[in-house]
Amino acid sequence: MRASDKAYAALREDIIEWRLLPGTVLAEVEQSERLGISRTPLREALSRLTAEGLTAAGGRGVVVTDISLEDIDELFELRETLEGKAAALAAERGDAATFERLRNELLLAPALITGGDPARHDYYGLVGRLDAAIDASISNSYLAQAMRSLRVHLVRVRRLAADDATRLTAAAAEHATIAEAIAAGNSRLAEAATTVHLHRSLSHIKATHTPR
Amino acid sequence: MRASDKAYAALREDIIEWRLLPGTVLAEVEQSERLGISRTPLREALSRLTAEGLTAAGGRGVVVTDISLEDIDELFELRETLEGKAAALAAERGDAATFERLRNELLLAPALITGGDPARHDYYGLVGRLDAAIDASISNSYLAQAMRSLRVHLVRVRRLAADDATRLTAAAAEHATIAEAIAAGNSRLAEAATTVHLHRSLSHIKATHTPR
DNA sequence: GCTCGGATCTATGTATACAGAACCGTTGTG
DNA sequence: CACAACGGTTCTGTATACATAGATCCGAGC
Repeated sequence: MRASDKAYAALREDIIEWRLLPGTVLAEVEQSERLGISRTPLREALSRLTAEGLTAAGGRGVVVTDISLEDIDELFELRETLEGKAAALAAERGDAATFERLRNELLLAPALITGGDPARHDYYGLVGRLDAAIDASISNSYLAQAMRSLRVHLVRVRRLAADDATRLTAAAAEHATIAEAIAAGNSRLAEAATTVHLHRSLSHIKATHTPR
Repeated sequence: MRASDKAYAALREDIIEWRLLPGTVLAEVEQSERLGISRTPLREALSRLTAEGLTAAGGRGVVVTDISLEDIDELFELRETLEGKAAALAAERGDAATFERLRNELLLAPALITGGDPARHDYYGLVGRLDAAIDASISNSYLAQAMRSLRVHLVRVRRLAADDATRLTAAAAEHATIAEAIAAGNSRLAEAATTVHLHRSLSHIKATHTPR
């Protein structure tokens, strides 16, 4: 693996996990020494992070960007637009059998959620597979790219909220509804189910949001 | 201006204007000598271009990405989603007087379009101001960012089509309709007018598309 | 004549040195 | 006592040298 990739992955992880808090100045020499590489690959990593919006180039050095409550609203507004469209397209173009299978798995998900941490990891993987199946079905690389760049920020937001078993169980049911609508080829229902799911997620995040 | 900014602007311009054709390999030493800078700032410029999707990092060096007919369809699919939402939000949140003024200017636009090249430049500026007014009204930086990254590719596509006076006159009327709907605060109409406009644009581009 | 292997060469990835600019602390003056 | 200007320090921006990996080409062997 290239040193710049390593630095990018490490910094991105640190930012997403809130180990590097917003406002932190990422000085080049300091970070390059911390990561054990030279400044050149580090600069490339910082460029990529800045392009993604995780950092911003201020006058002196790059700083970790903040996510305010208004940002979360904006983020979900865009997310609703993109994922709603994606779900509708998946309903039109996706493979029904694939989503039918995902739906059946999602209906069994509550067992995973209450089953402790390793099983819960399986649940996150299952949701990820639903996302991936939608991505693959839409066959629109630009839309897929836009959603990818959104998800980076969403992971960051998610870490602010508590994902308790109650909410996860409800979310699994919502996901199952989305999968069912896609499998049935009902694009309007798929979009509506996505809208509902995202509103519930947003409400939950705002309710359990822990100010830093 | 920094050397990397200069290189970025120059390469971006070359790609958008189709002076650097898809598939062209941008070798680092070659381009750095052509632009009169060293490899370090050039690499940063190439990173930015790759992040935007104008170039792609292949096994050896970065290559200028292609835009196929399918890409144009995908591009407009996403564009319809984003700009439709943006127009709707602008109708809800925008300042009516601003869009009323833009509408009145757009109604006078046919005179600019038939008035030769310098006047036509004014027309493009007017459309740009409508875009900027919508961007400012939505007050959603993530959505605005997504639209910005889309516009880069759209400029590239637009150069493939012939923008004759007939089409531009029709487009001006469509833009005026959008501005009117936003000024009236009618979000559904604004979204519908945007959808119509984009479909017309896409049809025109595909009809007059000149295969390279 | 074709294929496989090695050597060479070229382009990218990384490190480092140097220059220029910005920021902070200090000092001098109003 | 406050504010501004100046100098030092530190950081970024750029250039260049070096290492490394991949590709290409030539030659030998089958």
